[in-house]
Formats: sequence, C-alpha cells, structure tokens
Amino acid sequence: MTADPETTLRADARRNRDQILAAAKSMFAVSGPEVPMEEIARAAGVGVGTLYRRFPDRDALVRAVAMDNFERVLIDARVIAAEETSSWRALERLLRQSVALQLSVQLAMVSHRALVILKNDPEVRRLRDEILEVLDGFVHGAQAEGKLRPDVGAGDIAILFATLLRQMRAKSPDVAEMAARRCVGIMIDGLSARPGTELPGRPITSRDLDPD
Amino acid sequence: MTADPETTLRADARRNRDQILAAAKSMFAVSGPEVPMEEIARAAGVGVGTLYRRFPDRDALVRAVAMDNFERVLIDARVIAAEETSSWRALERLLRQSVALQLSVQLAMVSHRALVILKNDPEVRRLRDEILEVLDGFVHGAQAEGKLRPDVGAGDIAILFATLLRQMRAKSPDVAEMAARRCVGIMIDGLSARPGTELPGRPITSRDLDPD
DNA sequence: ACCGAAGCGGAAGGACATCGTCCACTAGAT
DNA sequence: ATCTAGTGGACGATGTCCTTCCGCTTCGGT
Repeated sequence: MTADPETTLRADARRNRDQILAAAKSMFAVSGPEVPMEEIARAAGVGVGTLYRRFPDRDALVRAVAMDNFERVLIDARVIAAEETSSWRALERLLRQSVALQLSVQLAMVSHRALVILKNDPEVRRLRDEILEVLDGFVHGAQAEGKLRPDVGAGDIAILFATLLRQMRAKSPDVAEMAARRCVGIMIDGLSARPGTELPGRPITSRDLDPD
Repeated sequence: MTADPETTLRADARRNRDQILAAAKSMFAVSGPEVPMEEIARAAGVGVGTLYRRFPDRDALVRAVAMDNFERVLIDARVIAAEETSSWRALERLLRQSVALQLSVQLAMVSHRALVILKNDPEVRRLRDEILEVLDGFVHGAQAEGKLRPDVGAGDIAILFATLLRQMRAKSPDVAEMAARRCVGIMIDGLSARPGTELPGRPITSRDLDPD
C-alpha cells in the first residue's frame, strides 16, 4: 500500500501539490497538455524541481489533472441529478454550467498524446464510464419527457460538446465524419427560428470578429 | 510588377507548386499549421529544397494556402447565392457543404501563429471582408424570411462554426466568453425536441465513443 | 529553541526536432 | 544540343523542452 499523498505530505508540500494541480489544469485548458513543464511550475509559483518530485513526468501530471476533473464532473452531475426533477433541465444545466465538464472533455480531446495516456488508465476509464452512465440517464429521461430530440444519443451530445471545444477524434474516420455531419445538423436546427431559449448577451456581429 | 507564378513558371515547376499547395492544405487541416516542412514536402512528392524555393518560409506557405482557401470560399458562396432563391437555404448550404469554408476557418483559428500571419496580410483581409459581406447578406435575408432566429449575427455564425471546428479566439476574453455561452445556447436549442431537420446517419451512442 | 529530515528552486547538461541552406545533378525549353 | 531553371535531400545551426542534481530553506516534533 502506497502512502496517500493527501495525508503523508508535509503541510507546505501538500499546498504546493494543490497549486501545481490547479495551475496545470488551467494551463492545459488554455494551451493544451503539452505546455512546457516550466511554465506550469511558474504559474504554480514553484520551481520545476518541485513539480518533478511530485509528478515524476508529464504523463503523471496529465493523469492527475484528468482524474481531478473527472471527479468533479461526476460530483456536479450527481448534485444536478439530485436537485433537478426534469432530466432535460438536468442535461441542460450540466452542459451549461459544468466548467469541470468542459475542462475534462477538452483535456481528453485536445491532443492525441493526452488521449492515449487517459485511454490506458483503468481508473480514468472507470470514472469516465460512471459519468457516461449518468449522462445516459439524463438523455433517456429527457427523451421520455419529450424535451430532447429522440434521434440523439449520449455520444452525440458528448461529441457535440467536445467538438464545440476542440477537435474531433473518433473510433474510425467514418464515425468521425458522421459525427461532424450530425453536429452541424444539430447546430443548424439550433439556429433555425423556432421558439427557443433566449441567448445571453447581444448578437455578435461580424464587426466583433475584427482582429485588432 | 512581380512576375506571376501562374504564368512564369516552367511546366513541371508549376505542377510541383500546385502539389505543394494541395499537400500543405491537407496537412494543415489534419495537423495544424505547424507541421514540419519536410512532411509537407514528402506529401507533395518533392524535396524540401523545392518547397523552400517556392515559398521562402513557412509564413509564406501559410499565407498562400489561406488565400487559396478563401478564394474558394468566395467562389462557393457566390455560386450558392446565384443558385438559391432562399437566403436560409443558401446559408444552410454554405455551412453544410463548403469544405473550403471549413478549411479556411480552421486554418485561421487553429494557431495563434497563423492568426497573426493572416491578420496582418491586407490581401487576406480583403478577401475575408468580401466573404463576410456575402455571409451578412445571407443572414439578413434568412432573417427577413423568418427562417433564421433574429437574435444572431453573421459573427455568431462564424464563431459557432469556427468553434465547432477548433478553439475560440476573439477580440477580448469577454467577447470570447459571451460567444462560448451563445454557442452552447444555440446548440441546446438545436438539440431540444422541436420539428427540425432529420439528422444523417444513426444516433451516436456512448458505445461509439469507446476508444479501441 | 533546536535539529533532523523533508522539501525547495533553478542552473545546467543532454536529447531531440525542425529550420533553411547549399550544391551536385536532372530535365524542360528552344 | 545546349543552356538554364529546377530539383532533392544531407547537413550544420538553432532552439526548445525534459529531467537531474545539489546546496539551501522550511517544517514540525521534542
């Protein structure tokens, strides 16, 4: 039995470890999981040495960040499941509010490297499956309520969401291509004028895109 | 007046140049605009030397690819504008079918580097503005037809589309954040069960996401 | 207050990847 | 036939990032 870092570490070391994790999480989100270790260390306010003592290599760090994110998603999802009575509302809320969800999805989708790391980690997979299970529940529930179009699955939503954040990666090129088509289809439906949710903010015009 | 590469080049050189451009385009699309020059050369079936003689450095190549993509988008858009009588149909068709549009948007959004290169190129900007003008026409037209929700602008659509393909980049963090919110909102509307377009293929389930 | 051990930072060495040049050779054009 | 534009790819230069190492600092128990 390996000693648990949560309890074994000296107080300051524990603090540093948390800071590193937090810094890595936000750096990964902004710049992808290949940011120089030194930048992560700097952002965490520690030296590279400290970073390396805590996480022997980049893979370990990526894994730790992913675990942390996934855990939070699961917590979010369960809280939402407990609080909302409508599955559609739950789904909507999860997609809209869960920063953790965005971060996890992003991390997993951004780089091939990260994907491989996470794919082969049984703990991560277990968490992932638990999350998908909850999501599946939301999806089926929302469809039973007649709120969610019946022709989508949890995978659609995961992909749509993931794609929205970054690029697509799927089992086969065929699935990826189909997924892309479906995403576009959904967006188009989202765009077409039918009574829907009001969008926040104001319309973004082409002027807003001007690079300056 | 610099001699035009289209007419001045020897036949084989011309052919090679085209192959390089095509190869670069697809490599950029797959791996981003920072792929090693050698890989591009290999994909084009030429040596690195040839690549470098034709395009003095990476920036020149990126610019050339972007120009080519943008030009095609404009052509696509104008063909569509001429053929479709409904602006909504035109918009829909442009978003769905224009591979060139996807490629351009992607290239411009993928890396900060590419963005800077293109931002400062007057020719690219001019083309971009022409495209946005056509897009604006579609948007306003489709809204007048009552087919497109009135609370979106061409910018929304550009961002939504761009985001769908890769990550977001905007004037300010504020705009970026708002844009992200709005994209999600649109997608949610696209997802909610109201009579919409039928999605192609079959629902993608969480099983389809399994990494193997 | 003291001390041993745990922890820290960041300079430095090393592995690796990509760039872009250069020149001997090939093959269109006239 | 010949001249010259064009070609390929090895190679030295450059830069980036990883990881180790060790002298110094801080914690925490007594």
